[in-house]
Amino acid sequence: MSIRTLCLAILHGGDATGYEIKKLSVEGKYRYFADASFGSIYPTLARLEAEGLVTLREEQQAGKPARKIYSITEAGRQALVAELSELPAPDIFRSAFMLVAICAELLPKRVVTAAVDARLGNLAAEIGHLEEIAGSTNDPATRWACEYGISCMRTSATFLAANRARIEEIAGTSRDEAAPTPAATLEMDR
Amino acid sequence: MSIRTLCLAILHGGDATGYEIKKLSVEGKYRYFADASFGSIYPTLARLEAEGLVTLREEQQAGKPARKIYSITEAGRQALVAELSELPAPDIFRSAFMLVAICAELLPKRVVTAAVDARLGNLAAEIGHLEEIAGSTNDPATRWACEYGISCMRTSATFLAANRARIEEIAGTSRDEAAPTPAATLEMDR
DNA sequence: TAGGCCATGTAACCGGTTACATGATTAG
DNA sequence: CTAATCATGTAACCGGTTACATGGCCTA
Repeated sequence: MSIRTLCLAILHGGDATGYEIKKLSVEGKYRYFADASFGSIYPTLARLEAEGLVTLREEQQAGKPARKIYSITEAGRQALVAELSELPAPDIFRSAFMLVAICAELLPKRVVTAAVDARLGNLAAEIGHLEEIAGSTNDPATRWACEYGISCMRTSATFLAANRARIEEIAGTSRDEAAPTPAATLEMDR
Repeated sequence: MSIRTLCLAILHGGDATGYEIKKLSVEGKYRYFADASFGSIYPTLARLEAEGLVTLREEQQAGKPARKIYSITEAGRQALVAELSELPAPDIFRSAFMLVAICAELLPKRVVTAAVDARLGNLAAEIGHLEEIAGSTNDPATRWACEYGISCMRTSATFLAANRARIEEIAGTSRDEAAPTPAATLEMDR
């Protein structure tokens, strides 16, 4: 999912400045598509404007740079529809946690425990976040997407809570801790 | 998750050539971490070897380039543990499908239907794949990870099957296909 | 008074992909 | 006869991040 499509989709949801687009893509309901930085958003917006897919109006502000408020044009909406109409690329799930799990046998138990706790915390935060969005929107499509996400994450958290002992046990069984390998030996190279 | 860590993790699971590492990271149980191409794997392996984190032995073959079989060293294992011991970065979920769902109101029904079908197909394939891995491994950590994934994907597929009508309906209600798109309703809740 | 929020933008860098180059063997 | 599989590697490219530059206002 390119920053380009992301910007068009957000702008379809309503006018916004580059600054606001970044917030929405990092914190808001659009964060499941690509997280954008200023360094990618501002140039993209400029290009989109040059192509006539968005327009902007400026709002002067004392002291700060003028707010550039972007709106999607009809051509922009068409471009968005065209991009969304292609069969969506398969979803991507990248999990550092899963790698820890698969390599559990190699790790001390406390590392696995910390990873499980962190993941459980992330899931809880994410669920709370989605519930908040779902509760404050009128858009049925957004609510549908939130419910979908909540359903998946609840299952994930439930599985983790119910099965964490098993993976922690696998970590526990490795020759670890007790061995005289105190962190020092780890950082010798480089 | 860098290619570097991925290579180390795969090599911890057993010796492999660059070619095999690629297959494992695209098709095998390691595909949830990063998908690597030859252009990234071969240079990474060379660097790892220069740093002493892996060793290689060559196997001559008639006609083909010699197989370079890499093995992780004790230093490599330590580097891997060090990297895994840092609190894992939060999981990443990027869904083109979800963007289609959120923008459903903009799209003709058949596009949403096709997207749902494709996703359901992907989920079924993925579940089948994980079941196969789970059934053919002796490693309890791998089995645990597979069960986790299967549990999550089953929920996902179940939700989709049960709720697809709702999102397809939202698409259906839009002025679709040939209609000369009137100015969109200026509804912007976020 | 330090730090975070608002608000824009540029430039250097980098990790990774794509396309290329080579070529024998096997399956359809 | 074609396409895929095996098997290595390089070079150009590119999308995106990080760090930088600027600066006023508000809160702890």
